[in-house]
Amino acid sequence: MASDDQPVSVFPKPVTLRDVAAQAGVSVATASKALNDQGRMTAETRERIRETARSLGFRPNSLAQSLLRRRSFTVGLLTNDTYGRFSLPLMSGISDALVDAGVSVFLCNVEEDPRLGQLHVEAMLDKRVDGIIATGKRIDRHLPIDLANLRIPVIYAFTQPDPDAVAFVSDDAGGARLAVEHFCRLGRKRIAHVTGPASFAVVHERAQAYRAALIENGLPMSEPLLGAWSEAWGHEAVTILFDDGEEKPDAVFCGNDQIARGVIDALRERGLSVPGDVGVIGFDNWEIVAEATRPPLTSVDMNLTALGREAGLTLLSLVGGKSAAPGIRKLPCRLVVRQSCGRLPDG
Amino acid sequence: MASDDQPVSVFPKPVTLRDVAAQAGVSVATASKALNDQGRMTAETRERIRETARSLGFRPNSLAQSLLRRRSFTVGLLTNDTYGRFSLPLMSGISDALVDAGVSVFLCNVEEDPRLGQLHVEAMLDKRVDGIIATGKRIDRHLPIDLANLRIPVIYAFTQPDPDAVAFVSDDAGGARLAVEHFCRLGRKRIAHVTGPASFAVVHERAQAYRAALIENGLPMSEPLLGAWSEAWGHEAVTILFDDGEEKPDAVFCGNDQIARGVIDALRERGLSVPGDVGVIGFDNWEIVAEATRPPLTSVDMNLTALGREAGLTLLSLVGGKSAAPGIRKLPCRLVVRQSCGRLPDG
DNA sequence: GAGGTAAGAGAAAACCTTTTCCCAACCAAG
DNA sequence: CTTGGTTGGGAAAAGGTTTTCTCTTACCTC
Repeated sequence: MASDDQPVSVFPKPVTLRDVAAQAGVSVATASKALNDQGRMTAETRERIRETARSLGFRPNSLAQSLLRRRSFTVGLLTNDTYGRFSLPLMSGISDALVDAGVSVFLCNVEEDPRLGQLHVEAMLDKRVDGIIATGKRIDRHLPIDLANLRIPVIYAFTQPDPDAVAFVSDDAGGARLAVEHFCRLGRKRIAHVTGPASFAVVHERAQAYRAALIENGLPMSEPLLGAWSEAWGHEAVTILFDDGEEKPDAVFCGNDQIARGVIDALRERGLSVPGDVGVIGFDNWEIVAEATRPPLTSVDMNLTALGREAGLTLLSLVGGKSAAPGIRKLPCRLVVRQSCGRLPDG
Repeated sequence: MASDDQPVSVFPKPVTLRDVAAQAGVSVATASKALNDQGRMTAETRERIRETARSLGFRPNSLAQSLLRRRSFTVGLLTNDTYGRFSLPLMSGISDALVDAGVSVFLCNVEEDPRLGQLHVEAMLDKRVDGIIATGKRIDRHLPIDLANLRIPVIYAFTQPDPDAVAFVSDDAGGARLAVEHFCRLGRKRIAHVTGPASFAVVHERAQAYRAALIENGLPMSEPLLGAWSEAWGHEAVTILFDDGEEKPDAVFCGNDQIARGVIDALRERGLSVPGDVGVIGFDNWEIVAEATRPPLTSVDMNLTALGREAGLTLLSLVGGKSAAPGIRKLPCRLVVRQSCGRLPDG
């Protein structure tokens, strides 16, 4: 081998504005102005420069532009949701809102590790991201990093913010109400609620709304059953609900789709028909689960993609120098109707 | 309101090297050298500058560094796996491999949309990413973009590359063999295989390895059952396997965890015990499914995080100017043993 | 004390683009 | 012929950092 301490790159140097200018026989200043529709020059000069740029495949170096404009057209998405069940739909909405503005998204999973979080945040700050969106896998937990006083705009999505931050979360109470009211419209009378552990804020929020909706609709009260976010708990809850002597429910509103799946399976094993004897509604609308239950599961969708889009747009306007009122904005959920509730009495 | 056409930013200007130099009473050149352990100066000068930088909270502007070094310390991850089932573990490995080198990752979901793909790729190219990793939701499909001749290194992970690209994929044949051999060790004799549709390359690859492993171990041949990647198909396949007159299987190797779940549920409904009467192994080790089956599912894990780490490290060395032999590298799977197979005869 | 060397530090170029300011040339009017 | 205005285009600074080169001192040796 010849001198291999000087690695020969197979990748050609990108063409710069200087190359374009030289080729077109003008100065870089003129070339820049031609391409950006700035300054004054004859139409033919402008077109000649443009044509040269096109033929050379010139693309402006974003780094140089960013340095000058003090904007990197880059934002960071911080999460600790390893499986992406919540953060990916969010990411999809964010990306959707930003891609047309030419903004790319750094995704950083910080797990629960403050050191990792620090590392990622510093890397992003050094790269001069225009802003940061923080998310997580549950609303009532902070990421293991402090994002206040960061010199750049920060938006929280689907996670609890510092008191006077800008945040977007789903309206879980509204979602619960949606479920109960759907059952009401279908004529269900005894609606049970099986949900997750008491340590989750959303459990209480939804349970509260569930109770309120029962009262409003003049339905008999029934205490929510708190347990785990698992199929197993759904199973167990059915035993509790249907084994004791009281009147049996004809509808179960579940805190997530996995619980709902457990409930549906347990009901079938007891010979109860869904939706014939009992209607079931889940929460999260996690399609992979909701579509695999038999029958397919009606579920409350938190509209995370829309939430992400809102967060992205708001961050964009914040970056643009506008201000946004601090506080929590709750975005409505929607009910995705499948076959686990039956249909309206009159078509 | 005062003049609000001049938005007053609440975000202070970052401190620059120039600020540090001024404060320390030296030139920017000296300041730079002090902080980078370059050049010659008295230890006390160096320390004084460092101390100044620390106290001012100086962090070098990555954009300026990147411009100069022609490296952005940034890579792109391109995917069309909306739910992130495969791309997120991959991402996690990639990020893990790169974060210590100070490299951040742009995540771009291009769906199946060539226009979107083009948009994202151009945005990343303009931002001078050091390299790109392409992935997807199935190995035998391209992303809807051409990444050849891109002026930067490209690595494929868990997706089919252009012929002479660098790629990492899981060793699906090895994974299938792992499953069959585990059944063998447990003394299972009649091993069935229920898998996905014929349109997937991995279906054939695994089926092939399954047949070969049966022969090697002197077990009776049995044709793989091809269907869908769904629980419903798992259910249906059990009917096919156990309803006809032939000898019944005592083990089922499934093409993914959802099929396995369908199989397990169907077996239970028939009164067959898992693992007592029939052992079941899944594929993907998708924990959310594998741990919810009753009993919990033994499953083949494709080690996607490790795969991502390899891909990340290789990209890093490619970016560093080293070359990598083109071709496909297959990384081994591993078997995650839970309770759906029973235990070895002698402890 | 002369000549040489090494140390310490700064000036300037480079990376690439944008933008402000300026200059030269041309034209028309007085 | 002068004045004033317009038009086409370039020079230069800015953005923040790194690196090479150069310069000035101080020290050492003979």
